[in-house]
Amino acid sequence: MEREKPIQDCRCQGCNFKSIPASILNNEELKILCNNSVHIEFQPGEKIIKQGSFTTNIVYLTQGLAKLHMTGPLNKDEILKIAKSSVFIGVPSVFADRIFHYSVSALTKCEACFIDFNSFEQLVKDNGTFAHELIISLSEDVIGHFHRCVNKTQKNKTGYIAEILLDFADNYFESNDFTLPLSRAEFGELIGSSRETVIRILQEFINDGLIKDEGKKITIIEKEKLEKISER
DNA sequence: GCATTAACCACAG
DNA sequence: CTGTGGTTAATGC
Repeated sequence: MEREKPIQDCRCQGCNFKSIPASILNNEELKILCNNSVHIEFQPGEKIIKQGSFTTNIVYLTQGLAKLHMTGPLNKDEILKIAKSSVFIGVPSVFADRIFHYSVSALTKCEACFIDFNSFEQLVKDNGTFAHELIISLSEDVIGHFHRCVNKTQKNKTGYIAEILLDFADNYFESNDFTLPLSRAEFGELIGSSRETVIRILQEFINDGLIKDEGKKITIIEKEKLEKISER
């Protein structure tokens, strides 16, 4: 027999990182979520999800940055996206065939909730508004992937690297001054290129005075010029 | 043809 | 892990 926690003890209810879909759940529904999930921490580099593994969990990233990466034909890793909390990760894999189609690794210290799929699915079936919000966030995600796909292949490497730097500044760190959470090799995997190309292009940007780079600390100096470059 | 872009390799710190 | 230089192949003008 499952022990019911009193509503005051519901961790999900007071969660400051509640997803937009979860924010519309009522207390009873949040209790279901709470009683069927666990919340755990990950160190940088730790794998949160392994490609190919079977799953009955919906994963929700409450803290940190993580990379979604897929191993392609012969051991070449490709970063599909950098996920920033708070987001669901791997939802399509669970709904489709319960096999994770890509890995997820922590780039910074991360925290994530693992939610039992059956309970989650029940909420989706029972609460149309919740389902609607979930569809919206999944749709935005798909559109983001399509845009990335086109930009990655059509822009030249210089343009795409500029775009990524601006993306970090505007959408991930909300500052022109940030610490890259990636090694040069990972940056290469993110743009579908080699680490050498990344090094050379970043060096060009530094020489042209567009950015400053101390180790992993990036400062964007000439944002307008970088924006111009990112269009090519 | 010649220039540009970027991958691959080797090697050094 | 990061940075450099040389070489090579593809593509564009």
